[in-house]
Amino acid sequence: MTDFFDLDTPALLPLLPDATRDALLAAAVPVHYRDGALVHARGDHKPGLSVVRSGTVRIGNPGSDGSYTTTSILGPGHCFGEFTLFADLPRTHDVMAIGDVVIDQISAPRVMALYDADPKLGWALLCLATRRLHALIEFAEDLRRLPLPVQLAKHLLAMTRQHEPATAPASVALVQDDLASMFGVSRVSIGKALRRLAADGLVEIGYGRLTLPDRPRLATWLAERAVLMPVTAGG
Amino acid sequence: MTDFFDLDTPALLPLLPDATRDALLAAAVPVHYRDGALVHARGDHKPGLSVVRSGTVRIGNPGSDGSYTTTSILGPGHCFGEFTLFADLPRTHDVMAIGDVVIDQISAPRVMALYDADPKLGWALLCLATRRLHALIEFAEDLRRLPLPVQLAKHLLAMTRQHEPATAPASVALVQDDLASMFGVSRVSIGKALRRLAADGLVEIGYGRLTLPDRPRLATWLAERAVLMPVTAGG
DNA sequence: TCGGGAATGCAAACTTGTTATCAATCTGGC
DNA sequence: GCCAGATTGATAACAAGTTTGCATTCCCGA
Repeated sequence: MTDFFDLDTPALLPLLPDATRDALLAAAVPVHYRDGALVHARGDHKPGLSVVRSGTVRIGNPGSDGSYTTTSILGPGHCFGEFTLFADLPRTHDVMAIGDVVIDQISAPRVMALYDADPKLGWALLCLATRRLHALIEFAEDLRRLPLPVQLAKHLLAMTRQHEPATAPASVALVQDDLASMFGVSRVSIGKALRRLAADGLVEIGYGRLTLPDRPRLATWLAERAVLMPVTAGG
Repeated sequence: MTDFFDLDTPALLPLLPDATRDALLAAAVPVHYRDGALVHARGDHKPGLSVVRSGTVRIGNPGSDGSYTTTSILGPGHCFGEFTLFADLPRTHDVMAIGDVVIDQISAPRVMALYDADPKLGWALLCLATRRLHALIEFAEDLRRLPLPVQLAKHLLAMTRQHEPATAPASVALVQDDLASMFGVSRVSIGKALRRLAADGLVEIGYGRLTLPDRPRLATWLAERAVLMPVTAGG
């Protein structure tokens, strides 16, 4: 599993032409981190772009009340750190290694030089930021409008979108606690929501694993419950 | 009042050097819209960038259940339409004129030409998208973690940030129904939250108007209730 | 100045999610 | 095979928000 909560957003590297990607990686310093190591901490001031070379990282923040909110989980090819470059902000989130990971670290001056030299980099970053923004707006709207089981179903479906063939059952390795921290709700609620979906045969609950036995049916079920008016083609 | 729910995000025009801004506006076609007119509709396919010249627009979406969610309200200098340019998406939101407005419409090919000709445009758009992304992430986290009165207080404070002097009372023309649609809650809840804040003397509830009599005190009150660990300087 | 529409206040019954605690079940390693 | 720890299920008391319906208050224009 590469990443399961990236809101279906594309990675940076595939968006880059070969030459641009090579230049970017040539400017990078690969750094190893062990499981649980902190790649960046909220509040850090060192700006730069980071690209996941191998492994997975968790982006999130602990609350002062002991809770923890996972914002995103990123796999190979995904990048983070744009805020420190373009929004002139300190690190806004903790970034923690899940298992052993290698991160390509590119310092701010080097990113700037590449940006000036090759407009394709800026273009890709713009595409990425825009798609993330869009995904996040949708997520925020879902958060406000959809009941938990529907949100949950939507994301489970998104997580398995790349599983082929699309009509085959798909399963993800996921612990209910993790789901809870992603949605910012308690495990109890996640459990209830899952059991409601399971009662309709839409998911099968395993031990540390969820299975979607019939994704087309789940998609139909979801479409019936979407709150947004369907987008009418035309223009 | 220019805009009151832009999540404290800067406008596009002030981010541009004079030359870039002039080139952008030279490529634009100004279009008038009357109060309530639809500037874009969700699902429209015509790509392009729009810049508010005068007046205010509401970005949002109606739900199939009759509800309406306001995503943002933008004033002069702010832009929208990046999704159609960089994420290759149809319009994701309705854009409606609040009062009479003038919008500078710039077609996709013209934006592309400007992007290639002047890296400053891409830079500004990247800054903008990044800041919006950051603001939205924070908003989404608040949505999940903060009780409604705290969220409300935070946004009222943000809405009045540009009112000078910062220690003076500030008031915004706002109807509770609008607040409800912004936060995706019912008017009843907004009313309750407001009355709770009013009980502490943090806001004064008027008819179609809210007043913050002591913003420094409100800021202190908020800081005590922030969930995120304070950002520790350093790095 | 007074009437009507807009905006706000209030109450009751309901739904959903929370915390806390404990029981049941699964899995991997010895 | 079996046990310890991890994971899930279940329950109860509680908190927050929703919907519905109606009362009240405020402003503005005739």
